[in-house]
Amino acid sequence: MPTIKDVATRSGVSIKTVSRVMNAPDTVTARTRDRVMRAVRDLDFVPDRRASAMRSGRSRVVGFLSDMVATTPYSVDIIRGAQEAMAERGMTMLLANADGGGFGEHLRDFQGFRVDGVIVATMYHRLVDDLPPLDDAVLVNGFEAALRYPTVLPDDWTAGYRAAGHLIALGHRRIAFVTLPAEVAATPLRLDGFRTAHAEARLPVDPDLIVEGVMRTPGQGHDGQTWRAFEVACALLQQPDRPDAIVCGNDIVAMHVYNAVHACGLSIPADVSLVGFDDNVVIATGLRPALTSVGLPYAAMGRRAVEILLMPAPERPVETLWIDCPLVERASCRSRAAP
Amino acid sequence: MPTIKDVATRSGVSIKTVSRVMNAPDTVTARTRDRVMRAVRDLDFVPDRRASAMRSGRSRVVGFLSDMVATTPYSVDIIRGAQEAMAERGMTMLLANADGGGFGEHLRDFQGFRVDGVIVATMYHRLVDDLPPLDDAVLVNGFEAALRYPTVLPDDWTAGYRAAGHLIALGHRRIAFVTLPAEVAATPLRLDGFRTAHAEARLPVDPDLIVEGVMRTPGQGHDGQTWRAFEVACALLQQPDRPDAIVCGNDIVAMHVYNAVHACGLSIPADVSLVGFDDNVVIATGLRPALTSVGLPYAAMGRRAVEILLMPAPERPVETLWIDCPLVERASCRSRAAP
DNA sequence: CTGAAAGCGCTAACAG
DNA sequence: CTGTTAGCGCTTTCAG
Repeated sequence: MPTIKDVATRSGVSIKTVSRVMNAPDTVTARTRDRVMRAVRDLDFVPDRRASAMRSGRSRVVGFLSDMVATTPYSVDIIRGAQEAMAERGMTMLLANADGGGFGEHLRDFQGFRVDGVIVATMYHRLVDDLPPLDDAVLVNGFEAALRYPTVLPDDWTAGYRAAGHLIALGHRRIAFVTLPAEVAATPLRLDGFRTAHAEARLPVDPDLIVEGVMRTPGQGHDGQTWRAFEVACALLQQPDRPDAIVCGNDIVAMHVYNAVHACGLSIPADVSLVGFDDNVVIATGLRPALTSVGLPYAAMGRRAVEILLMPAPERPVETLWIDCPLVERASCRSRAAP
Repeated sequence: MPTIKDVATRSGVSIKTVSRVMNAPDTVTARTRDRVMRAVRDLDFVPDRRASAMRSGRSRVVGFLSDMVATTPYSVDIIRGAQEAMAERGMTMLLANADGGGFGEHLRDFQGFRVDGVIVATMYHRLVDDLPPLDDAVLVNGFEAALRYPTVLPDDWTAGYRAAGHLIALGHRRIAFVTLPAEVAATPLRLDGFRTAHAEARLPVDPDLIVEGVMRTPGQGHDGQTWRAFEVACALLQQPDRPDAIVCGNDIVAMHVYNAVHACGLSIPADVSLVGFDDNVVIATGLRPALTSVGLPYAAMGRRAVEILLMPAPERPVETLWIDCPLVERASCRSRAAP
């Protein structure tokens, strides 16, 4: 692998001039620049970023640490979004995966590279409680109780408000909610938005219509989930005063609820309207009729995190940033005549 | 950030001794080692891997380049598998995403870090034709016509053979195949396995039963796909001599085929048995009845790629490695009495 | 606009 | 078992 020295020799200039051509081409005569660039191409010279980072004190690398979980694979879009934003800025991403907890080890690894900053992402909206103190970090989709770092979170309150509001506007009056586990931060937030939408419309919320569709089974890690959305939805649908709409904790829950609706001999949206969360395109459009869903803008969240991390410290926000979750209308809701 | 010098001063030894403690603890007296380690902890010293890499000539970093595509997010398991294998070996992953083609640019970036090797992964089994010459690379899920590098691929031939064989063993005689686009490398491979299974059982393959369920719409990038599995399956199911089983190009296709079966007033597996590919747990178990599917061992493929890349050159295989795709039985197939 | 010298933090090679 | 010296490839500082 050729070094800056080889390029200097070949183009008959000093190494500093080569360095200048690579980093600040404008400060060099066009003639010299061309000569140097030719040598660069001839030798296929790629500057050693370790050396330049070491000397200049700027790595142009950020560490991305996530708890990639097998069962929620769509949130990798956070990585994609972050990746894109970084590529645009000429930054490179170091990736580590802390599946079974234990952020610390990977964070030290990042430190070894003297990264310019760290992004810690969780694959679902949750509390993070095992983060060591960090120099420069942004959290995405996970948050600390202490809020030590800028944090990018989906606006699940508005998401829940929007899902219920949409259904209420369509004339629905008995709206059920098959939720994610209560431990998922999104759950109480969305529920609160859901309730507020009802309150504003002066509609009661029947507590019997709020049921958990997924249970966390402790001791089995993040993957330990028991899906009972099908059973729970069947029960909901078989009661005399059944709901005319169901909000589903995510698109997968919605998939189970579709099955339940069909198993009960009902149809969507004629008998029940359905709304999901995530706007997982594959599932939402794979379902029939296609599912109306409140999107989780993972890619946008990843981008935002990078933007914040790379801001000059003074103008960087310290608080939590709530990213809007847009409602994507498809065919699973229909308007009901007002009573 | 403290340097090796700070640690040396604090523990009253030379920097070389500190270096030894960090890299080859056994070559140092326990007493000295303890003293040094205490200083390391006190100062929270983390060795600069850029400096050590530069001097030692070994980066302990591998670049992972993928064409992460939004619509096929499950193959991120390749990244997880690779990530795990690397963590076990104390290696760090540099991640780049070449969404719209253009591997070159990212590969140069990797070179800048003097990575020990590069893994190029594609999100579906396909030909890769725009790879610049690389020093040390392993391909996963994508392959070159020239086969310049070791390549890890899913054994789609056996996968197709297995899907058909399973159905044939259950007594099915008219088996349809709703395939992925013909451009996806898996398609012809699986089809060939499918045909061989039929030939071995001395069963004819009705060409009318082989239909494409997804079309590539050129000019729209990797995402430009038109799903017509529903329509195509309906047509299949409505013909007089309808198939008694359907092999689906992947679990998403299967999702659409489920819809078609129901739309035609038929039921699974009473009227038709179904098999998918991918063994995407969320979809396969979200479907009702749960889908029998031939797994794509993405995580294992990622692991293998790392293992091969990190092998000492002499013993490293150069050819293509076909990873086995196990059939995961669920409830979507039933045995049919032999005629 | 260009060059020479110094040094970033670490390890290889060689002494002691 | 431990220390000294040199130098990895680059950028900074300071001269010219």
